[in-house]
Amino acid sequence: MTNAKAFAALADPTRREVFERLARGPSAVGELAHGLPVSRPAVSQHLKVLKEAGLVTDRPDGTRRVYQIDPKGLGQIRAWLDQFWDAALEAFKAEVERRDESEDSDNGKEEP
Amino acid sequence: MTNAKAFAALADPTRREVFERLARGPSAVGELAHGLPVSRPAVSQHLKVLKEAGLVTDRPDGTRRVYQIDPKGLGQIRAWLDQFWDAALEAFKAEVERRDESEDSDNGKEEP
DNA sequence: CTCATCAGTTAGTCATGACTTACGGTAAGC
DNA sequence: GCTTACCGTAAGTCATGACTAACTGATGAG
Repeated sequence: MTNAKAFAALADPTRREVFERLARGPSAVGELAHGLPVSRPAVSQHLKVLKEAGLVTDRPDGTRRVYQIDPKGLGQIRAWLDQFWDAALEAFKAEVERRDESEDSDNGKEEP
Repeated sequence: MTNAKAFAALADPTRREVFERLARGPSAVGELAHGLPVSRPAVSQHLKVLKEAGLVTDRPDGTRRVYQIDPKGLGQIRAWLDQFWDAALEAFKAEVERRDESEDSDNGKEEP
């Protein structure tokens, strides 16, 4: 699936940090590298991964290159999560009820 | 923060597969391993990671151990994404408008 | 044209983690 | 009691990827 790249991209702490900074506004590579504990080429490589995951877009500006968040990749992850959200809540509720029944036969009563 | 473990956990394809299967209903370790291209201990290790990430819970059932989805970790990721969702859409809209203005001033001609 | 600045790419190193095999531990059945 | 089934853990191997240093490429100013 396409969300594989997005999850793999956001799994790295440095990449999440870059992503969070871009969420506060568009920025160039040098700006991002300044303030991060890694070199500029490292940031450039991270941005490449984020771009291929559909999480950011880039636009040339003279010799600089401005990056910003792309809602596309973000939306894919949200859709994937929402797919399980309802099922997860339902299963969890069923489990709680099952435990209540188990304690019912095991103990005797639960609180009103 | 805490969502770091959840993202790292869902970054692995095998772990996502396990998670998706658990979304279709609770299951034991052996059941999950049967049908996956990895060994049973591998599934056990994956479940440990998912559990530490707050994505699944386990409950003993005789000699078996039944796992199911825990909404907690899922909710953390959703909250983290929603934090950037509005900002991302707004920034993206602003960028589109900026490009429109730029193309407006320069006629719409492209290179051959 | 020349120089300086900004960014992407390559080569190479090093740590992390995904996997298998082998082992130990516990609950149910004979 | 012994045996079987199921699961977690330890040790060890191997691939992936995050990083730096050095190089190449493109744009702007003088």
